[in-house]
Amino acid sequence: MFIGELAKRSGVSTRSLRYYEQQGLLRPRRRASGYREYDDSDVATVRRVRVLLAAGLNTDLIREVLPCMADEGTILAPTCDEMAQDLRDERERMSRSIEQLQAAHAMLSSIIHAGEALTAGAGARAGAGAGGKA
Amino acid sequence: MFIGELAKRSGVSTRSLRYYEQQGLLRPRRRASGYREYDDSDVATVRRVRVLLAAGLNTDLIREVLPCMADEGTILAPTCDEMAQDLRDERERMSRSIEQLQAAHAMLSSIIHAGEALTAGAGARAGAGAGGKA
DNA sequence: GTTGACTTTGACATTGACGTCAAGGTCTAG
DNA sequence: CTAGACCTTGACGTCAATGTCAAAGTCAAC
Repeated sequence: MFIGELAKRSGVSTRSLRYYEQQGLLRPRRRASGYREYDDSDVATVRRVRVLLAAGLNTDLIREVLPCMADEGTILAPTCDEMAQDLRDERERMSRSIEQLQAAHAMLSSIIHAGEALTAGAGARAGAGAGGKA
Repeated sequence: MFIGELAKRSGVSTRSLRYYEQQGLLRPRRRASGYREYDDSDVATVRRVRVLLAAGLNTDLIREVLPCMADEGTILAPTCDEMAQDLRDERERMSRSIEQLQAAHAMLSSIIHAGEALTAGAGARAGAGAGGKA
């Protein structure tokens, strides 16, 4: 498939797909015309890239770990020890990020809940659902 | 205290503290000389800002929610309905972020574990701890 | 009052993952 | 073979929080 179809299938802009290639995350074949040609497995690859990017990994590290996730469920070992350490570091960073997010989530929940309590008292239109007077 | 001390106490650069003020997150008094003067509660405020920034909120929204977190544990209701909706949206976004992070965390764990299994078999020097042959 | 650390404003630089525009070549249905 | 949708590279713009540098004023200790 061409880049436009991959964009639709993966939900990622063509600009991003070209950027991923530039960063070495994708290696599409090329037609004589220069057109990029992708195959079905690239859809999954792009999805993995998105997950890792969303998790805060940079493209350098993603480029290294992608080969370890060849197929669905197939996991390979890191290709070198240095990378293994990077992965552990990154995983640790993620754990902290999750904690931070949960802390922030709790903050917002407190405020939102305070607001809902007010709204429930005044307008009685808020779908408070679960959660009494925490 | 002056900006340098707040920077030390909060672990945030003076550059950032000035930026936070510019964004309306801090409102230090000013001496006749122009020097910013902060008080102890600002240390906690800066910490809250860091948590929310780390969670992906932008300074615009943080500026709005900060007044809802006056003291330690004191939570006030949102100051307007529109903001309440923004908070819910943001909280939802956070939930998704947490899920993404957990997914990525699982990915890395799989790879790391595959590597540790190899290392344990070859060199038997990895402190594998818990986890046999999942 | 002098020194040296600290502060002020202002402005430009950086980072990373993109958006966007331009000028041109390619594909394919009809 | 032509229209029009799609693709190419290249370059510059963006956003958000910070780094960094410069020139100048301030504080506090001695």
